[in-house]
Amino acid sequence: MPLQRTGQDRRKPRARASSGNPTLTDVAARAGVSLATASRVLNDSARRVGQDHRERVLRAARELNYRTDLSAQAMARGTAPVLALLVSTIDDPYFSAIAEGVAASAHDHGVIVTIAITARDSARELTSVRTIRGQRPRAILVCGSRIEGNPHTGELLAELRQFTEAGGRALFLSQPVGGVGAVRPDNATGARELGAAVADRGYRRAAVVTGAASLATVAERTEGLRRGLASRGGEITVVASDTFDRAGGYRATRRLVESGRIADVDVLCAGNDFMAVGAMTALRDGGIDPGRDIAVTGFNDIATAADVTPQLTTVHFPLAEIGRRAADLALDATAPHTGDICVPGQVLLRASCPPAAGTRPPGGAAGRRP
Amino acid sequence: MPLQRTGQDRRKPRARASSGNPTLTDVAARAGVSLATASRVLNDSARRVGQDHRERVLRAARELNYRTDLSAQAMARGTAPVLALLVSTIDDPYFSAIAEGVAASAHDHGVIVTIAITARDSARELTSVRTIRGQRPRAILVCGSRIEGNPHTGELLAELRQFTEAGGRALFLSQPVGGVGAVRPDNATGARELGAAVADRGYRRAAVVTGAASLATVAERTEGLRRGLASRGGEITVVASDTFDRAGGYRATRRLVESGRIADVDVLCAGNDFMAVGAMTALRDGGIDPGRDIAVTGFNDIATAADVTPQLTTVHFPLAEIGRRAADLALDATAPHTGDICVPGQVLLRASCPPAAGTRPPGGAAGRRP
DNA sequence: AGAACGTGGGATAGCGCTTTCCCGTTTCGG
DNA sequence: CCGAAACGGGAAAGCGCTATCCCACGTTCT
Repeated sequence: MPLQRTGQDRRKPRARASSGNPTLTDVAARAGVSLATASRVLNDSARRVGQDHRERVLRAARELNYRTDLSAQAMARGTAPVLALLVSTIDDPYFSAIAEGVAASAHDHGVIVTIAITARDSARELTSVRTIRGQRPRAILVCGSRIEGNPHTGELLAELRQFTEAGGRALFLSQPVGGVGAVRPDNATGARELGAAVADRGYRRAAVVTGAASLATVAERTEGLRRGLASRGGEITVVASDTFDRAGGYRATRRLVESGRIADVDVLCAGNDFMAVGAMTALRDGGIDPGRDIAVTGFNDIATAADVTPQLTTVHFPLAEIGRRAADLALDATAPHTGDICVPGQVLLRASCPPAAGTRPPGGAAGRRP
Repeated sequence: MPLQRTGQDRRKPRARASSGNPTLTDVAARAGVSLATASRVLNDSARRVGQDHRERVLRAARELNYRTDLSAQAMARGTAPVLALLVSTIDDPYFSAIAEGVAASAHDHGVIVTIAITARDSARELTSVRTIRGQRPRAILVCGSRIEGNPHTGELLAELRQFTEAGGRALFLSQPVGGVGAVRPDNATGARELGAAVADRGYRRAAVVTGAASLATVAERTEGLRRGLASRGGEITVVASDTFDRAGGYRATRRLVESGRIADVDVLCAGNDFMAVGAMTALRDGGIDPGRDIAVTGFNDIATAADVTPQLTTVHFPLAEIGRRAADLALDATAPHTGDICVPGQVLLRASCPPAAGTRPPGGAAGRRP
């Protein structure tokens, strides 16, 4: 009968090329206390620890320059001090302002921020959520306009749902879908108010230069403008562009100018400030002076809006505030938020939309910085 | 004698309010294979696995919608698929452009990005690095001008050094300090070239409106401008402002105008584009027409630079590219980079700096978008 | 034919931490 | 005074993975 090992035999300890970071065990050893005590001190747990021991642990940790391994902590605790933020791109003042607010809140909550760029690609948005979920974050914030008829929406929702069922918090910083909850700029109302304000300045026929109608944000703003102008007897013509950016604004406006249809409108309402800036350039290239020959409006109030000439009339949203609020909501201990919080914007009438010729100037300049 | 438990007794399994996520054990069980096999399949390890087993594992994982717990994986592997980026603020096109590049590279490397905002506060920068280090990331990228005489620099370097000794990669996206290595815009050369270009357009007396001289970036740009102008017989006057932003540019310029010293210069070189925009506003407020009465230049080529009137002359840097390169370098397996890579910029002469009166126009417009 | 391999699979030590148990001391109330 | 409760400390069981061993089978050499 062959010699049978007992199964309780000793293995050679793994030769892990140890990362070289001091561990809690090192700290405990140096302080001459147990692992448990060291842990309790460093996490100021509910369990009280004697003064001597406390100080020795603290000193040992300082001397070793100990840093808790967050992964290990996450494993033991079952949750990581992480908040994940998904944005279309970070290189856009709209998203970076939101990100700034999110980061501020996370910092206050002692939570780390993980950021994922989705590049306005819903497939990538989905894979990002999947990867991120592996981090077992406390919350996932998804930022970026929802898209109507998006084939990945179902899977995204499933992913988010499974996440929340496992105890995480998910929130959209855009149109809410499938009961997930949202905090977002109130595009509809903002646009309506802008439309009304434009009409009050004497404009009646607006060209709405914007992105693809499948973008929920575009749809909301367009409809808002329509209603706002309609409330004063005005009307809109929609000019959709392929992209929702500066170049898109330029191209669409260019077409409008070249086709001569520009003569039919007295105000050009762009889908966002970038498009407005592009539109103004296209107008000038067509020999039309924005702010004089035609009024122009944007949306969002990016920093540039106040720096271009003429200063751009737009709708301001407290984006950082929105980001902060969303993060606060996601990180706070109370019941998960599943409602739809629409944060109001503020119409900023500036030089690009002066009182129309033949209209009594209502007086009052606005928006000059600093 | 009281009944003595043996010490080998059975404990009640911890009643962890389990996070509810399916684990690899669940997958293995459902597939009817061992944990080891499941792991091998899901990580396509070197060890081959039979076709049957492979498929069953894959199917089980799919059915359970299994997501690897990255913390657990990080623990077992000893390293987390994470890259950390520290920026002063994300709500600034300079940093967000860099962040965009970093994120792109990280995505290509299958690595998650963690972002920390330091709010231009070196104390917070330090604590951020300390926290981040707990994540055991593969690399830490520190972005934001170094500050001369900063009291926290020593500790920051110590932290970074310990990190690299433990196998991590650290890189500055600014001036390198203490042998840490850097990838950054070549401010010095860019500024020198800008100074020379300005001089070539016929300007000789420049006011350099910029931030605190203790900011290394400010010092580099100022010195570059000085040398560039000096090479053509020009000279500079430094006007330092408290802040390195739009408002700082406005205030400093305002003082210059009110004191009358503005009459002594023919070009105003701002420390960055924001300051330049603020400066232009201050000039106008003082009845001086930027681009006509005086030339103005900026630095960085933020999007706004091409949208203001007159279009701003500036130095363009491929910021996203810089971010991407830094991340690539930090994530690539080869030897750690400890050198100082200076990425060149490109002078963009635009309308804010036309050929000076009495100078032969060298011809050629530039920088019109799109 | 027997030994030496090659293969694919399973069992199982950790990874660094938290937290539950358990136990010896004190401190009290009755 | 004595039993009960409070207190502070330590041992150790996991958390969900990875990777190392070990083993049971074929295969392929001599």
